Amino acid sequence: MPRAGLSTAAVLTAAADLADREGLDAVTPSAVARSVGVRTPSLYAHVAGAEALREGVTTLALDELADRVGAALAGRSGRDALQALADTYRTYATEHPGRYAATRRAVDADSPALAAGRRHTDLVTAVLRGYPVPERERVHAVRLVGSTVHGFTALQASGAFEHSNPEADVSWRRAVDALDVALRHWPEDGA
Amino acid sequence: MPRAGLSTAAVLTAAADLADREGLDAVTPSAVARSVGVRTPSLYAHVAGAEALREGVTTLALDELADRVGAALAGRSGRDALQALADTYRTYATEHPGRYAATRRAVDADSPALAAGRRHTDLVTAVLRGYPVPERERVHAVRLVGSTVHGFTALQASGAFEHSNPEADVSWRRAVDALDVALRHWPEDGA
DNA sequence: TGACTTTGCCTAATGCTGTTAGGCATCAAC
DNA sequence: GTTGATGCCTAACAGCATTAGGCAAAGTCA
Repeated sequence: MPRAGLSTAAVLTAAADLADREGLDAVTPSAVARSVGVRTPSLYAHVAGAEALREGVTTLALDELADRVGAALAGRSGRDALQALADTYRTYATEHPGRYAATRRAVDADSPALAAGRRHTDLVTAVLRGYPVPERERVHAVRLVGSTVHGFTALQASGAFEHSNPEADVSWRRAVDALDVALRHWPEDGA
Repeated sequence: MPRAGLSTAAVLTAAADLADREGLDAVTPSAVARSVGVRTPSLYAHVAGAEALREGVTTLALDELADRVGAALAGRSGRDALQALADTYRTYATEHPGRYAATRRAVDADSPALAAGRRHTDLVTAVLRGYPVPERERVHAVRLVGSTVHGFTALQASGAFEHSNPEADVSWRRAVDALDVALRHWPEDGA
C-alpha cells in the first residue's frame, strides 16, 4: 500500500480547504481523512483530534490573513492604509469563508492562535498611527476598527444583507468612510 | 411511566438554556433530551431533528431580542435611542451567549427566522429617524449600525478583548459615540 | 545487496450520536 | 368501561471520534 505522504501542515491545509468548500462544521476527522484519501485513524498521527483540527485551522487562517494584511499595508498610510486593511479582511472572508469563520472561534489561553491574534491587533494599531488618536485612546480605536470590519464581514457572510436591495459594496464604502471620519475626529480626551 | 408534558416551545426553551450554559455546539438532540429528562427519540415528536433544533433556537432568540429592543426604544429618540439599542444587544449577548450565538447563524430562505430578522432591521431603521440621514442612504446607515454593534459584541464574546488591558465598557462607550457622530454627519449625497 | 529500525497507514473494536420504526401505557371522550 | 389518540418508550442501524495493535514501506548502515 503506497503512503500518502501526509504531515500536520498538509492535513491542516486540507481541513482549511474543506472548511471553505463546505463550512467550518464540516471539518471533522472523518471528512478530512476522506478528502486526503486516508482512513480516519491515520489522521491521529498528525493531529490530536477533532478539536485540535479546528484549532489548527484557526491558527493557520489567522496567520495567513495577517500575512496578507501586512503585505497590503506596505507603503500605505492614513486613510489609504485603513481602506487597504478593511478590504483585505473583507476579500479574505469572501474568498475563504471557512477559514474566516475559523478565525472567529473562541480559543483557550495557551493556544498558538493567541499569538497570531496579537499580530492582527498590531496591524490595526499600525494603521492608527496615521490618525490623531491620543495614545491612551488607541486601544479603544483599535477595538472600534476591529468591530466594524468584523461586524460588517460577519453580517454579510451570514447572509444578512442578501435580502435587502442595494449591493453590500456601497454600504462597505460608507462604513469605511464613517470609520475614517471617526478616527480623524476622535475626541481629544476621554470625555 | 408519567409523561413529561413536553411541547415544541418547551423543548426549544430548554435548548436555548442549554446553549447559554454550554455553548451552541452543545445543542444536540441527545443533550437536550437529557436536559428535559426524556429519551432522545422522544424529542422527534416535537422537533424534526438536530438542524431544526438549532434553527428553532435562532428564531426564539431573534424574537426575544427584538422584543427587548423594542421595549428599550419606547419613548426614546436620537442618541438616547441609539444608546439604548446598542446596550440592549450587548447586555443580551452577555446574559445569553448561546442564544446570541444562535442569532448569528446563516439561515435558509424559507425560515421563520428570516421574518424575525426583519424585525431587527426595522428597529434600527426606527432609531435612524432621529438622525439626518437621507432616505436613500438609510440602508447603508442601518448596516453600519448593525455591523458595529454586532462586531463589538461578537469580538467581546469570542474573548478578543480579554487579553488586553482596559475594560471593554469604556471602548463600548467610545464606539457608540463614534456611531453617533457618524450618523449626525452622514455625507449629504452618496459622494 | 541485504538486515534492522523507524514510522505511516492499516484493520479491529468501543462507545457515543442522530434517526427511523414500532410498541405500549397514559389520558380524554363518550 | 371501552375506545381512540397520543406521548414516551425500547430496539435497531448507520456514522463518528477515538484507542490499540499489526504490517509493510522507507530510511540507515554493513
